[in-house]
Amino acid sequence: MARATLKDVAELAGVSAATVSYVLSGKRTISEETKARVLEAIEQLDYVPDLNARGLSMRDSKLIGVVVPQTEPGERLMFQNSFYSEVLGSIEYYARQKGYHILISATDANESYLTLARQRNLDGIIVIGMYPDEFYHEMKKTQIPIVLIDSYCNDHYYHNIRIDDAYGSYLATRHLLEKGHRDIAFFSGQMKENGVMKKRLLGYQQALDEFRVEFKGEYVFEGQIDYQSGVELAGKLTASSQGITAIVAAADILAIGAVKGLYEAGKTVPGDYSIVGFDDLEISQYLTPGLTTVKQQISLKGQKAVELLLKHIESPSLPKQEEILPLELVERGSVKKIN
Amino acid sequence: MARATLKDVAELAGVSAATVSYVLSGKRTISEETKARVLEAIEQLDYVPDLNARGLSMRDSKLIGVVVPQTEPGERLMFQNSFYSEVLGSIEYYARQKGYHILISATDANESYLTLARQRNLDGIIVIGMYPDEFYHEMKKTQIPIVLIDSYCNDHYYHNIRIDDAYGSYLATRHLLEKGHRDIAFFSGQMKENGVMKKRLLGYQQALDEFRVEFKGEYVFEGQIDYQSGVELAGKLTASSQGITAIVAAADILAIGAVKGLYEAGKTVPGDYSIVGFDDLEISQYLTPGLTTVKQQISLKGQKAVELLLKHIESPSLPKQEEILPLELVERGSVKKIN
DNA sequence: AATATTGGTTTAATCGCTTAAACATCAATG
DNA sequence: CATTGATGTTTAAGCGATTAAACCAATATT
Repeated sequence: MARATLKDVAELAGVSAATVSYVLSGKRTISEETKARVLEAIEQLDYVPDLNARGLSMRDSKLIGVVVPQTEPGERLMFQNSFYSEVLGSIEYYARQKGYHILISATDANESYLTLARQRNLDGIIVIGMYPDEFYHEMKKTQIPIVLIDSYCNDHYYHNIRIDDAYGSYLATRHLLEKGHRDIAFFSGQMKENGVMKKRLLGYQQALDEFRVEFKGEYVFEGQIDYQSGVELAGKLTASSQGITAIVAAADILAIGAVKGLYEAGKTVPGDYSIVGFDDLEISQYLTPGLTTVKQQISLKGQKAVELLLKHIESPSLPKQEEILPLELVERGSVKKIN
Repeated sequence: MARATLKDVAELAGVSAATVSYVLSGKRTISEETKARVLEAIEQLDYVPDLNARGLSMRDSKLIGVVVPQTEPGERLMFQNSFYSEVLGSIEYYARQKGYHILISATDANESYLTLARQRNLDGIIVIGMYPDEFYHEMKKTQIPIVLIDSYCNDHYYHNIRIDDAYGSYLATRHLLEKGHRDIAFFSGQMKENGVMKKRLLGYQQALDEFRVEFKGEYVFEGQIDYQSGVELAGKLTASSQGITAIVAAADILAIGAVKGLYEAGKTVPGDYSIVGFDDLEISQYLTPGLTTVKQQISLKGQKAVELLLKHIESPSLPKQEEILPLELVERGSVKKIN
């Protein structure tokens, strides 16, 4: 026995298919009597409307696409990074509340995601992370409402949900300065023009400025945003030994690697080096000592993105919005006060 | 200018819609000449077929549902657990290679996932984790091909992808025994009938048996599978101080919490206690010391699940399959040899 | 009394695609 | 030379919904 269709329900209730549809959508007045009969039939047949068919006729899909970066072609590192998972979870949750489902795709080839968007008639897309310019160009063509998370793309076609990255590392750096540190290294991922890392460096510099501490180029260590890179940068730092007493890491995962690297070089945290991270990954609280870090409300990002996207879907003329979410410093055990 | 449809292509190429469809599907022979003209038109209009419409008529969806457990209603913890993210990533990847997209839903109310499955005409479902009996009963009704990952549900309707949990903890325990430990505690999550935790306890007992070490009920510490629980169980253990020298944790996250708990009680790993985990989370290698643990190939689980599911979709008469994936012990720094 | 309005329901077209069946051509067959 | 067979293409009927427009009673209006 195959799934019941609208027609089956109509037959059983002794009405036309249209009537059933109207009962379900409430777009026309239906007598209480027939309404009851239809609902009864729906119940009996355990009828569930086919969203595909509905979409075909309504020209929508109740489907939201989510694009996450694919670090390496063939690899799916982003899924291992709890940051992405947490945003995803949040998006899924809030979208579902509103009757939307999410279609995740981690594609490196932009083209392929574009195709997906059209094949599936996506009602909207949430793009997490930063991509090459070309990507934004292509995506724009789809005419699908799009919300960017954590992107500094300033094309006014897109809505934006971000944090103030510069302010975040400003907070981290200021915290160390207040604890008496003056020789503070900055660990970062690859600096791209207009990228997140660059912004975070900026905040670091601003804090130094404020405390009238000279910015030194050799205090900046650039690597990748991963654990191994943190280990390596820490190795470089201890080797160069310039009297540095603290580190601002532009990402928790870098900080975590750095702790290990320092440990390998016989140094301890916060004994020899104080360190502040950025992101507040779930792991960070589990370390010993706990990592002092800049916390962002990751799941709030997902929630806001969904809200904004749905608002746009409902009123397509919505002007570009940009929402900057709050940050806060979480003190744990990785920072020590010095004289 | 809206998206081009089959009809548009047909018009431009001067043929009927059916012809275009046949060119695309290759289900009828079409002369090279018209084929060329159609392809040219497709190119020009940048035509992409609408999968919804296609699905409506073909009675499929090229959509695979993935069910992940929702720890608490309203919470979405599973997404924060890197185990799930890694499996998800892998499923998405392999499904996409075969032209399928994945629809993730983390619902606690089984009913709601069932509805989703029917609304969207899912071609198949992959269920990760263990659920109440009732859930499997309901799911079966959908008649949709289903592959279970990490479930001991033995209803022969379902395919299964698992590891040998008992063997895993056997490996962990044997390793400690070989290193000279005889008083080994077992930290576990909640033991449910026929659940994963119970199986892991079994392996622990088997290893003890093999080494003719008496099993002691008071060496078993039961809690939840989360960090906090690990901390607490470690607290209990140190308080009871029964000469225990090692711990087998039935999950890495428990082990990680335990390390913290021991540290808080003034004990070190592996100095005072040796510890072996289970899962090999990404975090586990980043700890200091690294966690010795039982590694499973998480992404292989996703891959196998997709392969099996698609095989079933293609030949619906496929008898129930069960695949047990390999495990291996990864030695890091959390175990010390004793006399 | 004739007409307009309203509430409730059905008819039929449509969304974009697939596919069985019908239909042309043209070459090969008996 | 009529017939059969390939080959290539079109016609038209779905798939499961929505919805504008038509329809029918019954009631309200003038």
